[in-house]
Amino acid sequence: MQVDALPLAMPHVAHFQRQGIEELYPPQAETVEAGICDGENVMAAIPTASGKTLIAQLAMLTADGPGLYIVPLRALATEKHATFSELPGVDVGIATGDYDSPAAELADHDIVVATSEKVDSAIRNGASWVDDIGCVVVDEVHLLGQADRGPTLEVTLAHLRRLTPGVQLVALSATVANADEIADWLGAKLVESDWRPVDLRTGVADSDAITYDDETSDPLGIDAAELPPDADLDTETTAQLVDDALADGGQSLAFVRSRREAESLAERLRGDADDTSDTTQADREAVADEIETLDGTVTGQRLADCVRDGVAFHHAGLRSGHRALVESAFRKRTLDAICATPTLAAGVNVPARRVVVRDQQRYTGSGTEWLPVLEIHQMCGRAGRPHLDPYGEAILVDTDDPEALAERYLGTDPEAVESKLASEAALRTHVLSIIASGFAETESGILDVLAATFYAHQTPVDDLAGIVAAVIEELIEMGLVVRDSGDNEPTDGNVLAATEIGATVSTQYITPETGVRIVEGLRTAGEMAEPTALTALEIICDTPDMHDTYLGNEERAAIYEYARQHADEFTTAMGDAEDFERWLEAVKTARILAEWSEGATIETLVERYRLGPGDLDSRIERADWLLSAADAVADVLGVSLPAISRVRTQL
DNA sequence: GCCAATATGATTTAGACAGCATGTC
DNA sequence: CTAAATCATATTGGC
Repeated sequence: MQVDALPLAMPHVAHFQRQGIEELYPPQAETVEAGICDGENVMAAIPTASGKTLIAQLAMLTADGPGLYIVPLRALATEKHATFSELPGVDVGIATGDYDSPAAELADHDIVVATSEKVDSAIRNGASWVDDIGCVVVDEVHLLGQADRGPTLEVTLAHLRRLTPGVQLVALSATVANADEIADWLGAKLVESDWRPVDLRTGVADSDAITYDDETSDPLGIDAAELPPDADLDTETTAQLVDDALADGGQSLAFVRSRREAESLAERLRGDADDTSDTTQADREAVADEIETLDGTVTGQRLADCVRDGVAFHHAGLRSGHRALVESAFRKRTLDAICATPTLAAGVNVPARRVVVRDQQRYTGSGTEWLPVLEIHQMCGRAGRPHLDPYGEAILVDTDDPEALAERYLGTDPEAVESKLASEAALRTHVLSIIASGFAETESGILDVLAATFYAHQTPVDDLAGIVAAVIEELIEMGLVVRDSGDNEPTDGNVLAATEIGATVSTQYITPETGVRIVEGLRTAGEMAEPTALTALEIICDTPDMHDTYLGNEERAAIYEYARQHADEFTTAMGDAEDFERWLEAVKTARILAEWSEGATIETLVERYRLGPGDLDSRIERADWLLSAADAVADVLGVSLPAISRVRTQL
């Protein structure tokens, strides 16, 4: 199927042709046959890099009304915003927590790219633009199965379909076992395909050889006797695989389990660096300089040093600026290899000739577990750059038992996507928001709303009745919801309403537990002689919405002492903390933020408290959000805590 | 008795979404 | 309750 045969405006056809797109890829053509240009709901479950973006564009450009493109990550929102903005005559907006384009009202744009939480939030707050949407594209729908964020996505989609009955839905997914079930839920035609624009060879390797799926093999020739005695065989094999690809003119991505190992593998690969052309070396120097300009942290310095030798590491402890520099340098072929934690597999588009997965297990809080097949496949899917590489290669390393590894991950179907909505934590949040935004006011009304979710499609929605009833009782007890009859009879005729606090919790997008913690904290603070910045920070750091900060054993004593010294500034007495260890972690986070607000530099804090620069950034960002939520709650309570706004301006 | 090799024990472990306000020159 | 790799310190062993 030719691009110029599509029902697109001439400038758009010309735009795609300029990009070298004349003929659609087979899966793309299938979505057209499924009616993607005619307003039909379509779900495409196809590999990474097989042209999902064009499918989305076809839908949004031909839809009757503005398009909404939902992504799971802010970095992806930025990336898609840039891509769509290249379309001639198309005005693209972006709506994420950290950035709203001016007038992020959908009505003012042809396309808005937003994160799922941002869309959920807009719906809760009654944004009017929702009614005008002509087409919703959901990227990475398989994330429906994530325990933490999946429920938000399915509830949001359920709301969207209810509020805008005729919208066209387009779902883009990785290959999963039950794509048909998701498509069915969305009333979409399913296009499923393994087709890729670049061939992908997959295989496993031990120190002797790579064994590909097609039963061919390539020798590696690592002589264990020649290695230094402390060398790790898996690591050496990985290094060899990267070096071989490089000798063949291809870039590599290497996936390992932890941040520390990503960094040490990068250091290891630096040693193999060979000479490059002067222009490439100049580019590397330029990128390294930029990295150093961003901050003077040890992590940044180490990264810059690696980049000078043509390798980089990549993980969530890096600041987003550093990550973006690494990604773009790799895309420009300035770098030979990136050693990464699994962040990179699900993030922005960073394809490479060869992908090496050294580690396939991950610590989960209760021992190590095998990574899901889906995740390994996403890493492998990064192999092969269309038009640049003749083929892609994905190699899993295990020097002990490569056959078992091949059996587990290669030629194996990914797991099915299962709804995680039936958890109390997820339902507390969403039941409250349904009540607060007036979508339902009785238990059965709530169940009606939830009947449109993926959970209800997989399981009779009545199965939720018990949990929903329990959750309503909890919300009442928490003071976020009331029954208007006043008697607390849980009969169905009773009308439910959010309290003023409950409504604030919902619009501020904090979890009910966080809301309650803030209310308690503010009440206690109100009785204190002199609440300080630390008081405000302790409140918001001791909530589930602030992420914990690892508290090492050695630090523990110091933080304990700090907590004792500042006991009169805290809203929790040391003996009263329900979970003392967690509370101490919260104190550590609060202390870091307090020092930050007093002018400590990122360089100092990162070394003093042993956290990544990116971790500090994310905590500051969260603190800003939670303090503003606390401000709003304080307003409702009628208490004033000037310390809140004071710290906020200093973050 | 000194230093190094080795054993034992302690420490550490992926990632990252969300608010928002009102008038102003 | 279920792990595994790395790092720090203690212990042993060779000379």
